[in-house]
Amino acid sequence: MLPKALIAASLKPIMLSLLAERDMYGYEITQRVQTLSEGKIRWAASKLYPVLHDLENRGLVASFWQPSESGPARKYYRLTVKGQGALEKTKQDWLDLNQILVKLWGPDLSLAPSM
Amino acid sequence: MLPKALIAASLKPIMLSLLAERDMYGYEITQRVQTLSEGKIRWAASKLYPVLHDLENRGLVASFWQPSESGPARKYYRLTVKGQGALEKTKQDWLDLNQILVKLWGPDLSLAPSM
DNA sequence: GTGGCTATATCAAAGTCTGATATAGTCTAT
DNA sequence: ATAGACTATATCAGACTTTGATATAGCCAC
Repeated sequence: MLPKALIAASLKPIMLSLLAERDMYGYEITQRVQTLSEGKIRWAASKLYPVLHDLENRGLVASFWQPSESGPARKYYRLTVKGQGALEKTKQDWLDLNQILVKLWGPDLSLAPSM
Repeated sequence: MLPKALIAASLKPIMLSLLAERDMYGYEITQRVQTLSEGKIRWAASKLYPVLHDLENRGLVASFWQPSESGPARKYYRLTVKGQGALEKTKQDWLDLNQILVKLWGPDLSLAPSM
């Protein structure tokens, strides 16, 4: 597991990025982020839903219910145009911070995918 | 200014990195991080000192007073061997998170220094 | 009809953060 | 001599944020 502060900092960037790929429902998001991070990040429901509701209140995502073939109904979230803008802003903030860390750690900390 | 969550996440990594370069006193650290980040990060005294004291309590830094030629005495902080270990751990956490973001954003977000 | 999984949601208690404030030494200008 | 600006460390109460526990409920297998 990553430290709390890193998980908090990456919450919105990752959530917006996942929704940029496709519409997803809450529970699906928690599973996906766990797989994607190889268990390094886990989002409990009590962390996820307040953020989703906040994003919705701010117009960055829209939601709609959809029945499931196997289980309770699902509430899907879709990134709005405004949300796409917020994602770009978020990416830029992350790059700004990485530039600061590069000054301290050098460029060896490549963001290129590992082999 | 970077968002609060990113500033919080980078606080300890940056602080340990600065102290790895050389011994510094609190006020100097606040000035240095502001310059280094081109104003994107500002640490108020009320943010800085609780963290420094916590790092000291956990044995990651040691402190000693030194008179100043021009002003009040300064309390210098020095990274301990244990603190160097913590810095390495912190760097690795950051890289782990960057790897996750690379999966979402692609490798174009190079960490190489800008021209 | 119990247990496990899926699925959304809330809340109170715990934990964290930070603007305001206190203290104090040096320097410059008046 | 003293007011204002800057340097320097430090604390704290009130504000803010986080999260484990809990509630509700549908589906499936035994």
